[in-house]
Order: sequence, then C-alpha cells, then structure tokens
Amino acid sequence: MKVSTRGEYALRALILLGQHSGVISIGEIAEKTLVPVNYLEQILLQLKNLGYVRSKRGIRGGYALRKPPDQIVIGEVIRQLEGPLAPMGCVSVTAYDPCPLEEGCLLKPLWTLIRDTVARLLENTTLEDLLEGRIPREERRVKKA
Amino acid sequence: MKVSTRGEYALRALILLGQHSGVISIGEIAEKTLVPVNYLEQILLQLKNLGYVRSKRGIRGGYALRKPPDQIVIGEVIRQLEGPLAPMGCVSVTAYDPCPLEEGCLLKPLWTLIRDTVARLLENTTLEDLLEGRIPREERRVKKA
DNA sequence: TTAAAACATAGTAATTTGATAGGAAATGAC
DNA sequence: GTCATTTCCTATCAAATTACTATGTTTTAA
Repeated sequence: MKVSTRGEYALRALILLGQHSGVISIGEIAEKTLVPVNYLEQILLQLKNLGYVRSKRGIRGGYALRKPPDQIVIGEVIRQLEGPLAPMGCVSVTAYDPCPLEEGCLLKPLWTLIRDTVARLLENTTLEDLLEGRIPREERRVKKA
Repeated sequence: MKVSTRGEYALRALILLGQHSGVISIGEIAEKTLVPVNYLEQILLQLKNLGYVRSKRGIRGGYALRKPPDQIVIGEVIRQLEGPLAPMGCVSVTAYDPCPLEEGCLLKPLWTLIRDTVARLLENTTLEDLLEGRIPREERRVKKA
C-alpha cells in the first residue's frame, strides 16, 4: 500500500512551484525538496509533458506551474506518475485486469471499497487544497449531470 | 498503492478454510486458490506462526482455522504479511520512519488521511465479514474503554 | 561567444516480489 | 514397524520494479 518516491517527489516539486510566482531551476528545486537532481529532472520532464508545468530553457531558465493549483488534481498526478490507484488489477477503473477467481470472489468487494475510498479522497484533492492546508477538509458536493 | 500477492493469497486461503470445518491439505488449497504449492506452503506456515491457523501433519493432514472468523481482522493479516498500511513511513503508526521535511510538510496531512482511512476500513473488517459478504457494511461502533 | 540551464535517453544498482528446491520431521494406514 | 503422505523449514533464485546515475544535445540570454 505504498506510494513510491516518484509520486512523492513530483508532489513536493509541484507544491514548491505553487508557492512561487517565477520560474525555479531544477537545481534549486532539488535542493529544497531533497531529491537527487538527475532524478528530479526526469520527473519534471514528465510533469511538463503531462501539462502540469512549463519550462524555460537557458540561462535564467527553470520551471513554473502551467495550470492554476485548483486545476491540478492530486489523484491524477499520482495515477499518471505511478499507475492505478486500485490495490488490485481486478478492481482498477483505469487499468482493469481480470482474474480467474473473480466471479463470486469474496475479496473483490473489499478491494473495491478501498479503491473507491482512496480514489475519492485523491480525486477530490487539488494542489490548492494542499497549499492552503485544507486537508482533511469537508467533502466537496459531487456535481451530477 | 498495490496489495501484493502474498496478502491476497493468504486471504484466499483463510476464506477457503473458513468455508470448511475439517482440515484441508496444502495441495487442495493451492488448487482451489490458484496459488503455486511451494509458495502457498510458506504463506500458510507464516499464518500458522501468527496463530491464525493450525496444522495437522502426516497422512490425513492439512490446515484449518485456529481462531473463529470474527476474531481474524483483515487489517492485521495484511499488516503482518506485507508490512504497514500507511502509504509513507512518515505517517505509519506501526513502522514510523522520520523524514527531514516532515516539519511543516504540506503532504503529510494527506498521507495521514489516507493511512487513517484505509486502516479504519481494514481494521474494521473481519474474516467473518468477508465470508458473509458483508462488505461494504455499516461502520461498527468503536468500543472505547 | 559562452556559460547556464532544460531536454532526452541509456544504463545500472538496489530492493522487493514471487516464486522454486530439497531435504527433515511427523503421522496415520496397513 | 515400515512406508507413503503430508507438513516443516530454510536456502536459493529469477523477474520485476524502483531509484537513481551518466552523458551528451539543444536552447537561451548575458
């Protein structure tokens, strides 16, 4: 039930970027977040390709957020950096993987409950919530069409 | 955020044992749960050492539950077979591991919330609940001394 | 022109996971 | 009492994942 360093490091970087207006260099981000520079480089690149951050090359270059913090959903970030939120393939919404014992499985309801609970928490939390220290917070009312 | 095969296999075995009164041999359990025999052997041994099951050796031997299903807490089983329920060491109750950034960390409240939520679900679920298909179910009122 | 910084990708070390192997010890059937 | 059956125990190993390291290329502004 662990979250890997990759997701953790990405969130650390996003938080730092969310706290500043200008661009910050990889070196400085690495220093502040205690992440190895080369490793962080890869992660930031991925965040950039996913559209969360923008970069500026060259001498005064660095990274900055590309979206406003309330548009950055933590669940999405984690899912994109380290795969499905579900504890088992058989209950994954984004990466369903069938299991021969699935029919009548007495465990599946438990895994489903866990996946739904965790997903709801993470999909209901934005970078802004983290920045504002709004965790835990009241459930946002779900909009239904 | 995955649960490993070890925990899953252990729970499959416990469920099967909970559905029968007599002892069942490793071979038969392996067949029914689709788990490699040698691997299952290790897992059952561990479950035995933890007091969840008892064994009988020799010709009509096998395994059976040692505790009544309502005394077997799923959260405990998972924790003992595959480690802490927390997503990060910094929020683990049973295996706390400090982090230099912990003070003022904006992520910690989120990890704490996740760990507490998952732990509450799993510690509130027993083998009996699984056997009775009682998942999801109403929260049991917590007994406080 | 050049130094600083991001870009891109290849490689690698460590850890965890998921087993496999093989013999020792116990037990009941005969 | 011997023998087939089954658990007990531990060592080993292979594959996958994770976490990082390395190295060179491209862009940019001073």
